Amino acid sequence: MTTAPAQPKKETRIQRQKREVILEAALDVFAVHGLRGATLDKIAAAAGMSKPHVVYYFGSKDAIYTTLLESLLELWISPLKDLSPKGDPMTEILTYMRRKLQMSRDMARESKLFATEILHGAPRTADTLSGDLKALVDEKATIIAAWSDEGKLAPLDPHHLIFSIWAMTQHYADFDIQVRAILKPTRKNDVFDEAEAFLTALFSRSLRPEAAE
Amino acid sequence: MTTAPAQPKKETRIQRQKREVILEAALDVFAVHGLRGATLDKIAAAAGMSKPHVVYYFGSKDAIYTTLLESLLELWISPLKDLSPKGDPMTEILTYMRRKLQMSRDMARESKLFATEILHGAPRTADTLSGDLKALVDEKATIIAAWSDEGKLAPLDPHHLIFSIWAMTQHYADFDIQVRAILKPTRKNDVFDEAEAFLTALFSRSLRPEAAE
DNA sequence: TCATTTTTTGACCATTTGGATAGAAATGCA
DNA sequence: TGCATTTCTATCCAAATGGTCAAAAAATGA
Repeated sequence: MTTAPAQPKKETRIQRQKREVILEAALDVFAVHGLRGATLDKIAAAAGMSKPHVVYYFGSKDAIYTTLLESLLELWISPLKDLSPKGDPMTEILTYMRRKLQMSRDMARESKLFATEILHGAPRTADTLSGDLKALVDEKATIIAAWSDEGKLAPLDPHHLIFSIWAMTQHYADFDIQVRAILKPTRKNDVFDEAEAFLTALFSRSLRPEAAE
Repeated sequence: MTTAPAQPKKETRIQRQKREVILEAALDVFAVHGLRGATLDKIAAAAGMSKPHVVYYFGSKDAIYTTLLESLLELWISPLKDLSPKGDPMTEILTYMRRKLQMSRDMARESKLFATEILHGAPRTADTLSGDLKALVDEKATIIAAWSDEGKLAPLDPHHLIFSIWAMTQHYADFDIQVRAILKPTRKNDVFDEAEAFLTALFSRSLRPEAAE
C-alpha cells in the first residue's frame, strides 16, 4: 500500500506531528490566498516538505482545507458557550466581546479563513451554520432577551447584538490592513488595546438599561 | 491592429456598453469566487460572449478586476464625504450609518469584492487606503471629535466609531449567508429592516452625550 | 543483520486556464 | 459597391497546478 495513512486506528506521534506541521503551514497559506489562491506547492514549501509528501498525508488540497475548517470551527465558536445566564448581564456580554476580540488578535489567520469561507458562500460549513451555530445563538439570544425583559439590559435585539459583536471584533482581524493603513503613523497605542477600550465604551453605553423604573 | 481598444480617445457607445456588460458579469463572478476563483470562461459565459471577446475588450482578467475595483472605490467611499460639520451630530452619524447599510443591501456584490480584496492584503488598493481614504477618515474623525469635545456626542474614539459603522453594516452584505442561516425560518421581517432598527438603537444609545453639564 | 513497512521525493501526467493567433463576420464609409 | 476598420470567435498554446507513480531512503522489528 502506498496510500496515505488517512485516519488509521492509531495515529503515531510522528504522523500527528507531520499532519500538524502541514495544517499549520496550510493555515498560513489559506489565510492569505484563500482556497483557490493557495497551491500545494506553496503549502509544501511553507511546511518544508515536498508536494507529494503533503498529498501523502492528506490526499488532496481540499482535504487539508476541510480538515482545517472542521478542526477550528468548534474552537472558533466556543467562547459564546460560556455566556451564562447566572452571571451579571453586562459583565457576561462584555466578557464575551473581549474574548472574541482576543481571538481576533491571537487567531487572525483563523478569522480570515472563516471570513473567506463564508464570504464565498460557506459551501462546506453551511450545515454547521444553520445547525449547531444557529442553535447556540438562539439559546444565548434567549438568555439575553430574558435579561432585557427583566430590565437588566437595554432592549436590543439579541441576535443582532451577537452579530454586531462578531462584526466589530472580527473586523480588526479580517481588515487589519485597512485598519492599520488608516491609523498608521499617528497612533502609538496597540490597535487592539484601543479597540477594546472603544468597544467596551460602545457596548456599555448601549446596553445599560434606562434608569427608569 | 488587432489590439483591444484600451482607452481610446473616443469610446463609442457600443464599446462602452460592451465593457459595461463585461464589468457587470465580472462583478457577479468575482463577488462569488474571488479573483483567483474567477475564470475568464465564467466571466465570458456570464456576459454571454466568447472568451477572446472578453480579452479583446480588457486585455486580461486582471485588467477587468482592477478596472472594477478602481471604478467602484470612489463610489464605495463616497457616503462618508457627506458627513457635514454643519448638521446635527447624531443625525449626521446615523444618516451615514443608514446610507452604508443601504449600500450593503443594494451593493452586496461590491461589498464582497472589497472585502475579499482587503482580506487578501489589498495588494492593489493599499495606496488608496493609506492615501485618499485615510485623509477622508481623518478629516471626518476631526469633525466628530469636535462634536464630542463640545459635548454634543459621547466621547468615543471617532476613528474606531467609523470602523464600527463599516464593520456592522458591511457584515450584513459580506456574511449574509451566515446571518440568514441563523435568522432563517423564524423572522418574517426583512433582515436589513431589522438591522437598521438595531443599529439605530445601538448608536443612538452609545452616542447620546451624558445629560451632565 | 536483513526483511518489511513507512516515509520521502524526483519525475511525470492530465487538466485547467490565461491568453495569443488568424481569420470570419459585421460595420462603416467612400 | 467595394475597401477598411472594427467586432467577434474557433482553435491553439504554454504555464500553472492538482495529483500519480515508482523507487529511494529511513525506520522498524525479528
